[in-house]
Amino acid sequence: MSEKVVTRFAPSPTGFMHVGGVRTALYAYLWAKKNKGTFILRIEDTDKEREVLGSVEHIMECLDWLGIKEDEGPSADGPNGPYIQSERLEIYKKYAQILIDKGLAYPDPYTEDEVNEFREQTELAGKPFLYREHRLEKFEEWHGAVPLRFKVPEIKSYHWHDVVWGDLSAGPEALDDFILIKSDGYPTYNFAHIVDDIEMGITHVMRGQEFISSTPKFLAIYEALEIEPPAFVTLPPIMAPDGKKKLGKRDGAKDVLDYKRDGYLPETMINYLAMLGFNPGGEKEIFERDELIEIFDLNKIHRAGAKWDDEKLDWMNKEHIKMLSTLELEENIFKYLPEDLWNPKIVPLITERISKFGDVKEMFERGELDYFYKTPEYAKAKLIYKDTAVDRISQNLSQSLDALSKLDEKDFTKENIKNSLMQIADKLKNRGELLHPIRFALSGLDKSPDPFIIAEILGKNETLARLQKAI
RNA sequence: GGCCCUAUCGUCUAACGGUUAGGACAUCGGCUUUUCAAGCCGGUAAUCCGGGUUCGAUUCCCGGUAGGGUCACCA
Repeated sequence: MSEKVVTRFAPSPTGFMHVGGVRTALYAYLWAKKNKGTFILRIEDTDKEREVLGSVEHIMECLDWLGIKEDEGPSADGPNGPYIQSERLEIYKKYAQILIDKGLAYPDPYTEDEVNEFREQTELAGKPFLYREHRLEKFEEWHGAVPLRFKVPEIKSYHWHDVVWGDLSAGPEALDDFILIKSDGYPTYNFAHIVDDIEMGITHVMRGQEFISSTPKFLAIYEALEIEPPAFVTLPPIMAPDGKKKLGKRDGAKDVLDYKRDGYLPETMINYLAMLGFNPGGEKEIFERDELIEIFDLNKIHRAGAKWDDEKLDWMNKEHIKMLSTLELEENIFKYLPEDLWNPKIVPLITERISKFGDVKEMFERGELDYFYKTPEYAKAKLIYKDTAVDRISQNLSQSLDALSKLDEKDFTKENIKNSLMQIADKLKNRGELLHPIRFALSGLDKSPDPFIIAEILGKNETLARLQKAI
């Protein structure tokens, strides 16, 4: 195949995007980029009833967040525009006319109710319904107020090749006279996407396996138009984590932007999504964008569906967080914190205990970060130390206070603090009798990061003040 | 129900007919340590069932079972 690769992502604006849609976009994007081809975004808004206002903006925001950048689309003009189907109606009419002229398209003589009646009757008889069995001998001329149907030129089986699934076939019963243009003047998906794919020079069509059974329809249209179909690349479904259903909006599939709000990195989403339905072989599984483009291979796309796993996503996000620079960490973490806590020194402490940046907000809301900017209350002290000798503990704290006050302001580092406190602690039979109270004095918490680091972050004055107060 | 498709640890997966069936997540245990988190080391755990083909099947073929998809003036 020497022609230039052109792929497209063609969502319909019927609500928010979920991970399944994004993965389709990603695969089309990766394949185009790998081949230095073109990735087109096309909006398929031919169903005016299901259309949801704002969906297009939402789709573009998702793709933008993930860095899946289209070469051509509604907001990136190119030679193949317009990129919104409702603005291409004349083009569909032109193709429809070609079919009419060939005698392969005709106006539906029945009302919707009549067709439904046919359908009910045949189903009642236990037979599969085929519209073409009710087709009239002679066609009226089409004036546009009724649906335009495709006339199946030849009742036959279809055999075709799918890049992922291999050789596929379907019997004659899979093909029927289907609607090309609806009575409202908009084309159906079955017709519009083919016209667009032809006009835009699409070479590879990525889409979910729900379209496999309608492939004979597509092939029949290509045949009727005497045009070679593109390569079909059918993607496996993403399954819901519980149960075995395809992950859809009804099964709790989240809005992709929820992952953004929760503080997942776009790099993680791309990495995870790429590996859900594709595997390059080998044992590496953390990949950056450029690496994904490099390794992506249509022959290694899976056929069976894979379940969505939030835990693995969290793990992968941690791995990507580890790859961030100090500056990037600060940006991401401070976004979720009040200005009082914009202290670069607490960043490493937070980083090692989150899997996504939204966790920072929760830590803050649970009060786990209060001690960095508020003097703790020691109300719980009696609860914690009720069985231990309170006198001995305050004695130990006093000793610590003395030792630390001897440290110079500029030497007030975690190493020095540790050294001087450990000298005291080692003399006790139980280090915990000093170290735990210190932690508590500084943080007001039972569980916290290393108290020496906390002391360094608080600084000498605050540290001493808190020890004093605790005593 | 008809048609199409899929099947390896709980989960994601690797193994172009010959491997002690490998890795990752999760889980369990240990180490480290002042607690938590992190980190390091290790353990448990899989070829859906039944027939073939073959010297030899996770791998190829057939059947069963289970699961998915689809049968619209939706995409």
